[in-house]
Amino acid sequence: MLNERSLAITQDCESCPIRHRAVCARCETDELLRLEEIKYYRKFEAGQTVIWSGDRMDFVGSVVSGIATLTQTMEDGRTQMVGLLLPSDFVGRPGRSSAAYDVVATTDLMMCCFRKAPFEDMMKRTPHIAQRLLEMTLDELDAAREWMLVLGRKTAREKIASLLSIIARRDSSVNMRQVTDQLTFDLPLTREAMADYLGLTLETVSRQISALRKDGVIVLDGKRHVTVPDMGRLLEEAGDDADGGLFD
Amino acid sequence: MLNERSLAITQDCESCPIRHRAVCARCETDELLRLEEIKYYRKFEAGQTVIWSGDRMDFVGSVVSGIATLTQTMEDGRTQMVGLLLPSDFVGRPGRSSAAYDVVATTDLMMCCFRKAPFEDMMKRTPHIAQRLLEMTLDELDAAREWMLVLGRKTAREKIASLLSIIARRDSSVNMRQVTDQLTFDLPLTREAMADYLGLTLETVSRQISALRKDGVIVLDGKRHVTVPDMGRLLEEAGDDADGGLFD
DNA sequence: GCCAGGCCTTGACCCAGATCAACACGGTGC
DNA sequence: GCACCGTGTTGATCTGGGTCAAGGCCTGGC
Repeated sequence: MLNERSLAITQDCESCPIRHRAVCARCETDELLRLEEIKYYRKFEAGQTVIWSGDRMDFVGSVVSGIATLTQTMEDGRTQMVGLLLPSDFVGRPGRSSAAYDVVATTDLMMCCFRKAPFEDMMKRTPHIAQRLLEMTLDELDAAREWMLVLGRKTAREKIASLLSIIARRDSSVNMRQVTDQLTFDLPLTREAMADYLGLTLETVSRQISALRKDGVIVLDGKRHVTVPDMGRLLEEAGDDADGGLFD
Repeated sequence: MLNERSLAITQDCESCPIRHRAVCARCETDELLRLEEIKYYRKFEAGQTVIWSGDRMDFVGSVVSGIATLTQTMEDGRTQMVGLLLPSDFVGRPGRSSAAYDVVATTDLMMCCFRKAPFEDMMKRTPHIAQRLLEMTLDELDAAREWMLVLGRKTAREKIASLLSIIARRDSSVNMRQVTDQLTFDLPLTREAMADYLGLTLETVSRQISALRKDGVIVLDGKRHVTVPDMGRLLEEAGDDADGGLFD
């Protein structure tokens, strides 16, 4: 059993891959230096639980690389994913001592962590951090509300198309492609995890993916590798208007 | 057609009913005085639309009294409520120029508004406002995520029980009752609005309310007046654990 | 008083998606 | 090589909630 906590690599913030999107995005050089003093890295393997709902949470942090999920579980085992954490996303809530959701690493995961007390202290003295956190939280709130429409009103096929378009969109924003381009990506989630996100069963997920493939909306290479020949078509299937909120 | 915008009543912030819960909650007296200079009241009648999704939004503000809803609509008319705005809740997003959702007054509504530019300006200079807004946004994010579980995984009966317990809880927090007490409240929403909130049809809402009444979980007096004889029972029906998140 | 229009309830029927079940396809360990 | 296990697919059947339809109960207008 290896100690997951301490890692010698103390990376330079300036060259960090999430430097301009994470909670530190607006920090000046001197502010970054002070963050560097209190930060540490934690590494999790695919499948590992980062934190259980209800546990004491003595740190907050940013996803540097990899993907994690935020899920809620009822006593009888029904689970609902309530967030997908991608690089630069923030984990934890300043001012709260216990975790509200289970956080699970879906792929190998690297996190940049701060102990809660020093971070809260730093937040008070550094408006740039609080400003950025507000902005990120407002974005997450929008994403959660968009997802409420998906969960409450969309059909299974539309739900799958919505999920695929979100994953594709993230990919396209990273790679600066045009909407019209054909694009290709790997699904970072199992069928079961997709079902938990979409409020479906894994069988329905599988069937609807097969259906979208038969109808030519997507092309599958293996189970996880997806090509979207026509993004507009996928967005139509998702029930979104043509631009799918890409330009806001 | 009366001019809804201007009202002579410039109320004193110190005696405002939402003084200690709204976005101004942490402000000191001098900060309040500066807010008073830029605020104005707007009144809306039940059923009136406060703002349409996509419209230019040149103000932000707080609900002072009454109830409003935040809804999203698909092109084919399917709608999903994504938020319920109660007194002290904040409307609008600093840094965004157009509304993301339809905001509709469910009851007569009084709002305390600020033009966006002066408010944003004030926010930069007043950390107390930004801090409070962050806190409120984090709370809303939690509420949205709790609602994702309701929408994605709960049965129709559980959804109704969840909605009733949320409304009851708000009431009890206002009136400082015990959980075990019997409590009574009026439903502020039509069956249709409840359906839009819960991702159901209005017929299903009606049937499930009738079922809960037959089973003695609630007592109805007219269509809207509800008594909950045993709050614990209602929370069980909602699929929550016994405390229903009342103590966090 | 009577009618019209909201709002709500209830019944009959149907279908999308859940459930149950069998099997297929790599890896990985022995 | 083979057994095993996690992951995914597909079929058969069931059912919760949607859809369509009829009617009840207020409230407000004339």
